[in-house]
Amino acid sequence: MATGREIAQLCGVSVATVSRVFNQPETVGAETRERVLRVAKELDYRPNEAARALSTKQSTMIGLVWDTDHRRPGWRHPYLQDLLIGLKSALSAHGYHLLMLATSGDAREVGASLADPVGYVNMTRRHHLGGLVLIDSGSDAEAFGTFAQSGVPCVALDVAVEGPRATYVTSDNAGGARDAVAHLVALGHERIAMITGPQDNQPSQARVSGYRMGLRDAGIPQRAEYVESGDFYRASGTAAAQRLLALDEPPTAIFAASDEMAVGALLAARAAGLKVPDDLALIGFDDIEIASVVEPALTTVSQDKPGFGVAAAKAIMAMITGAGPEAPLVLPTRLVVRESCGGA
Amino acid sequence: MATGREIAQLCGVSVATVSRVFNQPETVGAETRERVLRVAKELDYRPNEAARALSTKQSTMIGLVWDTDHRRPGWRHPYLQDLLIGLKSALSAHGYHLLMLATSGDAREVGASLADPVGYVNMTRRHHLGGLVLIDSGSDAEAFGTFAQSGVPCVALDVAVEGPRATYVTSDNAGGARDAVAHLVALGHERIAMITGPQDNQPSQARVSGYRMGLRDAGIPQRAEYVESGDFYRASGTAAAQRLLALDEPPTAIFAASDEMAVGALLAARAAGLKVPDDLALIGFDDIEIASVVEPALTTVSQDKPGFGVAAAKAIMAMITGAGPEAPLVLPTRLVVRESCGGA
DNA sequence: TACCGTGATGTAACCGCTTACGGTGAAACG
DNA sequence: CGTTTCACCGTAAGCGGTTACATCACGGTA
Repeated sequence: MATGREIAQLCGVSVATVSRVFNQPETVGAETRERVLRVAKELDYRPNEAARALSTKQSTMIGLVWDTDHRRPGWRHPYLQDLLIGLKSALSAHGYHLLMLATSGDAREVGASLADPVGYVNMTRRHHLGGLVLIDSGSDAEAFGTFAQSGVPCVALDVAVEGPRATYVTSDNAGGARDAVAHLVALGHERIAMITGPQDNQPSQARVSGYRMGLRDAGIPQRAEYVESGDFYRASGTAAAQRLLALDEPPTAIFAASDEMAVGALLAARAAGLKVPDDLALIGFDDIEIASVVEPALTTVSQDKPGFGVAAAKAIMAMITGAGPEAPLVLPTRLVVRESCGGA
Repeated sequence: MATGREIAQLCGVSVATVSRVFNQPETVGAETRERVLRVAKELDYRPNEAARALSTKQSTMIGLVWDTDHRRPGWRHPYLQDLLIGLKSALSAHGYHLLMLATSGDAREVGASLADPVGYVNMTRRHHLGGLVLIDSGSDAEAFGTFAQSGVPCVALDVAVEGPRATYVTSDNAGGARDAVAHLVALGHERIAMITGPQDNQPSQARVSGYRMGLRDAGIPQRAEYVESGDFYRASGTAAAQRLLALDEPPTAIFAASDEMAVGALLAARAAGLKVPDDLALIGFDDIEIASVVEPALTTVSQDKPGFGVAAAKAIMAMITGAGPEAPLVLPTRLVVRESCGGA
């Protein structure tokens, strides 16, 4: 590995000049600049990031905090891949890398999931990270609060946080849910039930309130027995649907807070001998891959998956370059009409 | 941020001693060691990783090379999330982090996918990465070769590479395919067709040879017209299945090299008015989530998804700690029998 | 001609940690 | 009692950059 010093010697200049060529080119004479650049290329020079970080007290990395929630072992983020794609590409444009933080070595105790937010914050300092991106793994609101308050720039996904240099990005969950209900209403439904996600999950809460708004918009009275709670998993969707279908006056349409649960509900309906969408309309949320494969294909509320990553990257970069915390970003959702509600 | 120097002063020792307390504890007197440790804790001391890396010429990060293939824009890795979970946890156990490398800033030209393997290698040197993990994004065999030859420790996933310090991990694709065929044979099928993945994709190639082995095992003659090629996408599965079903003597069973294509084939069968599994048996590969949701649920060859990550981490760590390249790792597969082949 | 501002470059301190090497004192040895 | 051994610890030289400050040459100005 060629070092700046070597280049300096070959060019007959000082290391300071070499450094300036790369960081403040305009302060260097055109001729020497070219010379340095040429030699650097010949030697395939690459600045040592560790040295640079040590000196400048900042790196070109931002940390990714993503733990699988030990309380929901089987849980998978519905669109992690797309999110990462967006995040990575947006970050790359600024020359930044994504560091997937390991929980501090000694935190591999039982249920270490986000057990030690402080550990991550320390990692941030140790590595001079520019900031943190927090991926929601179900219900980490409390833990995320610690991050947000720590003072390091951070942006959370799908969890509302606030702090001196923190913000978050989320979908317009309420709006999406409202649209879903409106769609159902437009198709003539009045007995519309909902299967919620975990109580402490913010997107789920927003979807519930969107559901209520939708009913209110249509002047449909709300019924407590039409709101069943699930946990985003498929099985809970099945169970909730069974309870709903067993009501004296069962709903004619069900809006599930996740596609997984909608699929679960679909199974329940099928088991109950009901035809979807004829006997029961079904609508989900997320637009995961499965949604387009089940029979009938699921009408659902689609989120801008790579958009999450891109928005997060932008927010982080903005904070790094000095700006204060941005206002929370709310991504638009889009209703994808397929077959599970009929009315094509 | 407290520094080693501060601790040294407070303890009345030299910085060297402080450093030794953390790196070679046994060379420090018990009493001073305790003292240093105590003060370090009080000050919430965290060693500066940049300084450490600069000095030792090695970091505790390993790079992740994962590009979305521009030739297959919609392509998604079938189980990236599980893979990352395994990778991250296994790496964490060694105190290592995963750095998702951005393509070198200027490589965001059109089709920058893995366009510049050298760029990644340079990143490796700039950051003193311990090694690289290469995730196959469809067919990067050539590019991966460059990495493997570069001398940095690297382990590829699902792509065979060889180099001074390179190895790879993959599933027993041939074995899994063979099992799938055997399963079909056991159910009485003789006219067994296959839908392959891309020609240049190694796992696909192995699955094809496994398919052939399976037929040979059963003494069933191979028919060229029974091998249709796809690209792992669903649509190609549909198309291939249509061609197969249009044959004078159509197959009674189809083995697809991916679940996506199997689902595609399922759609084709459905469109053709064929009942699965009664009129046509279907079997896939990967065991992605969709497999268990389609109707009928897909019998498929399951891979040890987190196992990939764990194996990769182990291989990397082994190479970092001096050992030469490990022998390629082949993970066992498991046939998951569901409904698409009947014979429950 | 003396003076000054300015652009280009060099000097050197510093970032925080690791480690080869050397020094010290006490215990062990002859 | 002199000498060796060894455990323990300090000294100081890096690692490879960045950057405040000093220097110097030069053209413009009074």
